[in-house]
Amino acid sequence: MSDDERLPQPAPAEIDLVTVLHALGDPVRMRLLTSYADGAEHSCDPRHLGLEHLHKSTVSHHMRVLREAGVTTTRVAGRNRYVSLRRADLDARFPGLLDALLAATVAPEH
Amino acid sequence: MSDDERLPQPAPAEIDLVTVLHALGDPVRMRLLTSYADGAEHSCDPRHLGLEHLHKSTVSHHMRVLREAGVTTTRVAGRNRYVSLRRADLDARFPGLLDALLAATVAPEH
DNA sequence: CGGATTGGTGGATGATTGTCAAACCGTCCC
DNA sequence: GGGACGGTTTGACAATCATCCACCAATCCG
Repeated sequence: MSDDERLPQPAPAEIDLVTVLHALGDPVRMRLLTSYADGAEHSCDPRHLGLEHLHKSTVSHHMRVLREAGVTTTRVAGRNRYVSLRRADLDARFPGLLDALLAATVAPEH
Repeated sequence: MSDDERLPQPAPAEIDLVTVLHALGDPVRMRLLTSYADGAEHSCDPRHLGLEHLHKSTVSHHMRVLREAGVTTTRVAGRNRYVSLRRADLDARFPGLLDALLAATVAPEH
């Protein structure tokens, strides 16, 4: 599985904070982030992500934004793509940021 | 000075994470955030903020976005407006987020 | 092979956004 | 009163963006 290809993504040092924030400043992509928070790999099927109301090409677009911002990585295996969080890279570059973000999303008090 | 008026801003419980991230997903507004990180009040003059290249109405627009997202508060005193971070409100609602963001902006290694 | 599955590409469209310029508004002060 | 000062509002414009749709590409399987 380590010889699978990965879709283009920025090197760890190239991950830009403003770009990451811009990527996460969207409800759909924030939703994806919380789905990826378990650290597991996820397919791209909108139905597996609570995004049934969105066209698959729209979801594809959002996943590209996340990947190009350096938030996620995509492994290609056959006709499937497995998306997962770049937690180590993000934690190294922006210590505490991911934890704070994920903690904030599960405090929906209002 | 405590009887000065404040420009409209969301209540602490109404501050939305995605809205905050969207507000900070812009280089100019992120620059403003770092300027406000000292906790002090700042005037709106672009020349005091390293934004000499921007029109004052543009800066005014960015400050409005930050305020309406709940990131900053603006006190009106005579013909001056004093902008400052809503650090307590943000820390209460999104613990660790502001610290992580500000720490990340001062690690420009590459 | 041929069909089904998984997902991406490209175009179109309407909405949002960043910027500037000009006009405006309240306040301070001469 | 009448400038000058600090900032906001409005309008315009180009760029970006989120979304859908139709089509395409690669892979797997019978």
